[in-house]
Amino acid sequence: MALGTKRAAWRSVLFAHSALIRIFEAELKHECGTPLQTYDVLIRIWLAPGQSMRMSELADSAILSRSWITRRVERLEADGLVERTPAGDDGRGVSVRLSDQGRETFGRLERSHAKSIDQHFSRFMTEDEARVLTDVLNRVTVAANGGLGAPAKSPVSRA
Amino acid sequence: MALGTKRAAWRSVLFAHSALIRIFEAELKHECGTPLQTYDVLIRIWLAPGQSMRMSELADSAILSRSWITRRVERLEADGLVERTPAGDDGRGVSVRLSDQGRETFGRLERSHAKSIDQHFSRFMTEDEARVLTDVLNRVTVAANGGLGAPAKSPVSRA
DNA sequence: CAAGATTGAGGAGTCAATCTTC
DNA sequence: GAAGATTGACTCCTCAATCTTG
Repeated sequence: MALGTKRAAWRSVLFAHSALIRIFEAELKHECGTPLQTYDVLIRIWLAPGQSMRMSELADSAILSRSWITRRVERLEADGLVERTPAGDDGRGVSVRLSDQGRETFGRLERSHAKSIDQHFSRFMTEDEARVLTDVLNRVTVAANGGLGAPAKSPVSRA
Repeated sequence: MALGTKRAAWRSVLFAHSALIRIFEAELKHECGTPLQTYDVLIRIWLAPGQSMRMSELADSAILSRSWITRRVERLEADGLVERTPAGDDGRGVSVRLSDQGRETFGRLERSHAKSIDQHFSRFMTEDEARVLTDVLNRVTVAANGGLGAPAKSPVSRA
């Protein structure tokens, strides 16, 4: 079966994503004893202005359900990596920020994960190729989400 | 924080994958009432020589656990999409192949999903760009797995 | 009553142990 | 005793309902 150049490109995204996530997960767990998900949440908070985010922002940026983020943050708080401050200007909102330990942990995770990315991803492309990947995939993502970090409430236009 | 060109490329893979999977999942469910996972398993069997696979081959190609594939195939069999023939040349093995209904269902899923890919992915790149994506990502995947469809038993070299 | 967040029930996936056949 | 496959116990995630505040 011939799938066509572009269809093949999508399959290569699928395969590369799957293979790399497995490796990154295993390496992070091996070196730091931490699942990739933890890193994923921490880096989102770390990148946020003031290193603080509302639960809903966090959920939206992770493109995952609200309830998921509640449970995950609960766990991170129990591990002492983040703090939930029940306040903000809005009495309903809950802000999450990194604790001192969380910042320190994030540093270790970041170093380990950056090394993994270099070793299993970056090595295999030129700067130009990397730019093509970024350009094309960002185009796709923007069209899909109506913006990079901000997925539409309803991901499917006609659903 | 500046992450570097290649690191940015990896993040764009992450975002595009996440956004597209969501959309493809929603569209397939909307048009055919079927989750993407079902399509994923069916296409693997459909692409296999003789449109038949061993459970373990299926698990390896999906890069997922053996127990997962057992449960999933159970469900597909209950839905009448595949048949499990307890035989083969090896008495321990179990072969899975598409039923007539499975082939018919796969046809519908394939048409719907191909349309989704065109609409949300292929449109946004030139043939040349698609080739760059495929080349780079296949390089990465081959290095990660030691081959395209055949992940190593132990995904992390030093684990 | 709309938005932010949480909770409970249920489905889906993983790990380790088991059973069967080579 | 090793490989193929399955099962059981457990964790993780999602959906829908709920609680709370604007």
